[in-house]
Amino acid sequence: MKSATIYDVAREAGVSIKTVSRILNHDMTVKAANRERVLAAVDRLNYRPSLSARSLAGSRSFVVAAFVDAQLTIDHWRSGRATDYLARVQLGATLECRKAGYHFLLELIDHDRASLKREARDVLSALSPDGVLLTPPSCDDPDMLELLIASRTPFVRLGSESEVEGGIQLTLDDRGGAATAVRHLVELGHTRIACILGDPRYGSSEARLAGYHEALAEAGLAADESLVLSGDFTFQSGVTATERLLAGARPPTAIFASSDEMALGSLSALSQAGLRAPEDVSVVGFDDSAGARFSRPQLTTVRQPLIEMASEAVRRLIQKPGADPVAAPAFTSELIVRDSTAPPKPRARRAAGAG
Amino acid sequence: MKSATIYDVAREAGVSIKTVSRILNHDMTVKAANRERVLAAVDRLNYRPSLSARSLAGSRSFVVAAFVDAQLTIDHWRSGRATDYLARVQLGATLECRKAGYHFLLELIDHDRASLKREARDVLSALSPDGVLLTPPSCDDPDMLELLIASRTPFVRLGSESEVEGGIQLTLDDRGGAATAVRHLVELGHTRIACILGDPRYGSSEARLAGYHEALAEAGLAADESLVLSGDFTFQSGVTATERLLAGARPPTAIFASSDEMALGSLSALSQAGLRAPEDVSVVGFDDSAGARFSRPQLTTVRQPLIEMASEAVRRLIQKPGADPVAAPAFTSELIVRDSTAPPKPRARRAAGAG
DNA sequence: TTGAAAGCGCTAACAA
DNA sequence: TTGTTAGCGCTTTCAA
Repeated sequence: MKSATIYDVAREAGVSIKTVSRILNHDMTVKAANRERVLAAVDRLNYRPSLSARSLAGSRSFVVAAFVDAQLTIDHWRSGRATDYLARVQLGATLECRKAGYHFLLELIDHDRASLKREARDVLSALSPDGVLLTPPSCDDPDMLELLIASRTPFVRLGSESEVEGGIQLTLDDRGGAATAVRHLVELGHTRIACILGDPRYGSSEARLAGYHEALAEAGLAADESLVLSGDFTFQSGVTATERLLAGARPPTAIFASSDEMALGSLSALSQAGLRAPEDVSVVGFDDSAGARFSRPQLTTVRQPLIEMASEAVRRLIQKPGADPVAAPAFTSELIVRDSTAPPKPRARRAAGAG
Repeated sequence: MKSATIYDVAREAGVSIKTVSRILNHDMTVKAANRERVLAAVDRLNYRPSLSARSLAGSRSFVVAAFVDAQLTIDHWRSGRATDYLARVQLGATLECRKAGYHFLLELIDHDRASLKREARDVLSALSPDGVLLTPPSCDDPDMLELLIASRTPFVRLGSESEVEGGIQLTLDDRGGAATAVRHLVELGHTRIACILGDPRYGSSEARLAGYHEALAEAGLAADESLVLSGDFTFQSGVTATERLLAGARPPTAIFASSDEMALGSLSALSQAGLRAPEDVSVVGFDDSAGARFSRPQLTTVRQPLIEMASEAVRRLIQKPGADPVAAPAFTSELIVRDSTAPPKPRARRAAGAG
């Protein structure tokens, strides 16, 4: 049972293939009567145009690809670390593609300097996707951007606000989200608030630090650089930074971690040290990953509207060049208050004897 | 900068396009000297054959698709419930495809009777994938199987051991895994072991129940049907079943839940009732989802080698028809012992005062 | 071992 | 408003 072709439909409807093609492409210059008959024939034959044929003959491939860091993605998938960043991007992108008759493809690209360009180029020329979705850290890779621009492939960068020519930018509100998180701690009454930084290779790390400083400044709190520690988004780096913090002369009463994983690390280090969250130290994360809902205490964290942003990204990518460019809706981060934050104790004592 | 075509390469290498084509397709009947020159030209021009052209002209599309239940997948992705079943399948399939120059596509198919056939057929005729990967519950859907067989698309069913003509079957060891889990409880000394069933629409539910009975029989323990409760894989159903169990005349000292989510529900209901796991009641789950590692206590559970099975599935799908069919490697489930299981208390008392 | 020519199923000018 | 005719970049007979 071979699939029907456009010729079969044309014959069945008694029109030329061009008329069928017009209807498939929503060309409005077709008589209603013919449209009906073609649509009926399409239905009767279960006809669907072949993607490869359309792609080969025409200027669109009906494919949108996301280029993601291979090593990172493999690690995440394999470790089951409950970070659902990618799942949410996939969801938004897939649904939007489906709506428009497009297909969404997740392409793993090795991000070492030797491979990236080759692999990205391979995908580009093999698939000629109509658009590419870039997430951190790919979205800041100069090689990647150069390649995309050279091949004239539309792309959307889903990332922090670094300026880059070419491509569409959908800005994750990292700075704002971090500021909201820290503001929350300030409002609870904390004055000694630490910050654990993310991987410096990600633009978001810097942006989140900026948000931290912004909220502190707003509250008139002096920035204490001994409370700002480096990290790399991983659980272990959260543990290490927190241990360092606790060993200091005047430990903080609250910690803002630039990722949920690090926040979970903080929680673990705290508990290891005999301290309780939020009674002794409040902790805020960032991402609202699944892990944040499974931890004890459940993590107060910042959620970015990734699903919606990925939808919007795809929408931009596949809109007809003629369409009027709608302004990007404002995507704002949302603070999810759970159980890991509370007012500081009247006089912060460091003790194991809580409870 | 348009991509090079096969003509460009042929010209650059001073041969016909057919020779280039032969080399791309690993046809061995090409003189070494020509091969070298063509390969060099390919390199110089960064040539990659167009997928659409190959697919249109030839008999392969270089695409493998997985057909998954749309509603289920969307729910999982959106809820961030930390079930990484799909991520692991995706990982195995994607990596294997990448190795072979194929592309892996996740297709969401609505599984209500009205849509399934239409949507699946649409994907099939639009993409003509070289193979389709089926997971539960799609892998047992007669409409789906009929369609795949009619369209002569090779497919692999990644599921329980129900017999179906056509297609390749890669069996998840649900029965064996469940038996191992229950055996573990038996070895710890439990004799009153409850079982919470999965969604009856899934073949795996029945298989896991069979494993439960098998282990009980082995140990010479009488099956007490009041200890077997229905469920549907969800957290809430785990809660409900456990409450029912605790309200019974002689509650169990151990619970085998057919999914981690239900096991997590059990844990929650137990704690709600003032009981502790594993001191008062042991709990075993199934799946080794991310949530199992984040719960407190961490869940003892059964892990299926999904990544490896998905790899193997793709390997089968894309192997040349001529290739000798290698026997399926034996995929066995693995018991991951964590903190939610322990020997029963000498004399099981039901009390809230533990601690 | 290689090449020439036909055609896969569509879209895109250009006519009518 | 519709149809005709070329290709798109490959694979596939069939010859050479």
